[in-house]
Amino acid sequence: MLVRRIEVLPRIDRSQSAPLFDFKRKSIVLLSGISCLCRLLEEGSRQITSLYFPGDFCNLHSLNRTAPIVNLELKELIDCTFGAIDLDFLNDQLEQHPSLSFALWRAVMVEMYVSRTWLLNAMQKPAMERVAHLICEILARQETSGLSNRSVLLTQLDIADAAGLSAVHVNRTLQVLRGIGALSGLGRAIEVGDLEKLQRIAGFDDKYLKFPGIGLRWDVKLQIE
Amino acid sequence: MLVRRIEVLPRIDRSQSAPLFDFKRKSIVLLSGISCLCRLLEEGSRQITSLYFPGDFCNLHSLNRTAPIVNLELKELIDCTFGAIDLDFLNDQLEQHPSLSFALWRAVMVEMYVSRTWLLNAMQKPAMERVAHLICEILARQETSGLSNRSVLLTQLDIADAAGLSAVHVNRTLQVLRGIGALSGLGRAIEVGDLEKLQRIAGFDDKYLKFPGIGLRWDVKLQIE
DNA sequence: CGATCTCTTGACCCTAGTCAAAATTGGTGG
DNA sequence: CCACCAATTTTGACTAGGGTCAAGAGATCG
Repeated sequence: MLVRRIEVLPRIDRSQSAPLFDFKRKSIVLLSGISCLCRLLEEGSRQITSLYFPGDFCNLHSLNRTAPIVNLELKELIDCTFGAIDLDFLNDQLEQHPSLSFALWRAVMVEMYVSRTWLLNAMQKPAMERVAHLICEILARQETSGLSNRSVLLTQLDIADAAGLSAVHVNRTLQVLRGIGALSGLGRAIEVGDLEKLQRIAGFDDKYLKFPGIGLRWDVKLQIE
Repeated sequence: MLVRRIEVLPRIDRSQSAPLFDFKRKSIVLLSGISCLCRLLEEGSRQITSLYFPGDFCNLHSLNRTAPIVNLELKELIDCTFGAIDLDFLNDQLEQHPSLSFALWRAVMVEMYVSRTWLLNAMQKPAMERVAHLICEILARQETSGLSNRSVLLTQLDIADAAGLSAVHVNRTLQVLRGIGALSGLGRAIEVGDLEKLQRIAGFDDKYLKFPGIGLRWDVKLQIE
């Protein structure tokens, strides 16, 4: 599926903390970089609720007027370029191309699925498994987006905010994972040591994010011409 | 919106722990009772990821073949009657009635929204707020479904499984909430003492689950003729 | 070559889990 | 109406995972 008529949005000044976009009339697609949806908490801390990699829709939660008003902000984690698709145009395309509608539904289902997995991990899994699982997910999604599949590009603080843990505890957890060889790399480099071991610790389902369907790759991605 | 052609499913034997339904060809609607989507964990414990009240769709996460395969089970919490809508019929209706499609999208958006709220609560809020918030949500949803808006119909164990807490800790938390008057009732009765106080403790947004839209009531509900 | 992020370490505390036992409640059948 | 059984709720004692605070050590960049 090819989507034309993407208007590339100008680079945003990262320093300003204002919401990046008004979602009402545009569907936002991440073209490069890594972004997230997060809630800002008191004292400058934040909770990340979704991660977005190149090709992902960033505002599926507010794609039409049926959506509840969500108090979340789209933020950049590493330098992003966004594209905007006019909603009227998108609706036209959806009517003309059933496969696009199919893909959009699938994207929504995948986002629900990932969100539910995070919920289960948050409620039931100890920090070690949670961090390992999140790293497995990040690596898998980086790979399907054409980014590194060996090295996590986010900081420990980003991981902490996404996993709902303190940065200090994520750090200690990473040290253990490095100690047993599941991860390698020193300092800010978070690299895979032994992927199978990491996945085993995480209870990471190989099929997680690899759904049967149109193809082997993650079909919810937009293929941008 | 009225939906006809609902096939009421026979009562299921609660004792058997097998999955209630095969979702492939039917959309399942809860007609009466309270059900949930949960993952069964080792040793018979479970984590509830969604609650369903009369009028709710119970398998939005697997409504079409675009959906990933989810390892979750639909369970009864209090005696349920389910209705099944044939998917082919539903698709027909969706094409003929745009407002139905609208409502279905909305239902999906609301489920995502609620799920995200649970995620935020699980990751960031202490037990007291989490329990209070869950009770507020249950009461609001019971009310829109025509059930009691003063008394929680679920057990403390159900609440624990939904909040991701141990039953013991939920019990102690409820005692505190009773002690300060936010809740009342003894033994298994969980009744509202002071709703405003409860909502304040929970950080419960009044507009949570009350979206602007077609009407004041929760529009994602099926109105069954 | 500072200034600023990010990572690392240590000490201490507190929330919530676990285990185990007892008290209540509700329902059932005789 | 009562006795019994199962499911729920309640209590107490103990434990541990993970948070917080604060200081120091590396990185990175202009």
